[in-house]
Amino acid sequence: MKYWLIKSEPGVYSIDQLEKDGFTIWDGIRNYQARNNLNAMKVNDGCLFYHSNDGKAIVGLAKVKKEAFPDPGTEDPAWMAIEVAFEKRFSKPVFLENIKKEPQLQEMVLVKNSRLSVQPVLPEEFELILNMAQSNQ
DNA sequence: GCCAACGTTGGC
DNA sequence: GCCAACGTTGGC
Repeated sequence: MKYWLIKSEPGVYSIDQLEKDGFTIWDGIRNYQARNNLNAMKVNDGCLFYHSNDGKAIVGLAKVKKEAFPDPGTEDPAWMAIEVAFEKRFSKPVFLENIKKEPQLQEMVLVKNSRLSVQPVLPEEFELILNMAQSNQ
């Protein structure tokens, strides 16, 4: 079981929308590093759901529902998509600002390479984020 | 709205 | 194969 972080601009697709939909296709990825991460995802892997630009916080959890398949949005076989299912929404988001203040999270890809839209997360990072979401009240 | 960081493209 | 130019992302 691996852990990931997936990014979305809330104006494009938010955690609220995912909660309503139950699950969604995660497509439109046009970056090889992100694509490679999509390919490595397995059913039931945990995904932190991050709101970029507007929000700048991890707002909830999703899990991988369907493993990589060709992105239906393009003819180019290089690009893949997955499906993710809604898991939970944090009552209080874990803000990027606070992640940057946490010494144990300095190595997160989110901190080091903010542009990568699908990124791996270490189990201990994942746990710590969950703890922060709970103690954040 | 600006700009730094990163990725991609294309001329040589 | 190098690198300048350009486009995009996303934090600030």
